[in-house]
Amino acid sequence: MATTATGGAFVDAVLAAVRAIPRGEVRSYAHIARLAGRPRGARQVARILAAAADPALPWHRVVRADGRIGFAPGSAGHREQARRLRAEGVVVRAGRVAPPAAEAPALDALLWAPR
DNA sequence: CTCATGACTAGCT
DNA sequence: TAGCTAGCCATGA
Repeated sequence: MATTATGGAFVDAVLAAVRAIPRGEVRSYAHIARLAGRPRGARQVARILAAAADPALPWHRVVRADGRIGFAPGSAGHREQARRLRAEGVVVRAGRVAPPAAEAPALDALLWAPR
């Protein structure tokens, strides 16, 4: 137990946060890390998912901050994750999930009018 | 203890 | 828009 002392709770929080991701949605490693109480622990989140032995864990719903899949393109993990996401209705193209309203109608642009 | 690696991110060119 | 660099954090040699 004391191998990671301060990290035990973190691991538990990460797993809980990942399980809390709704089906058909995705979250970034940094986002999960923040929910777990470690804004700079994105890489540790990835490590935890890799070590997680829970088959029911929706690890495939965790992607990088820019929407791309963490696994290297062409690798088994990459294809597996893309396959699972598509099975949930998530649009995956060129190894990345559909961006949140990348192309919005002029109406939305007028309503938002940021910058 | 120091060095290298990685399912990461944000910033700069 | 795309590519590179530096920073961050835990694990293993």
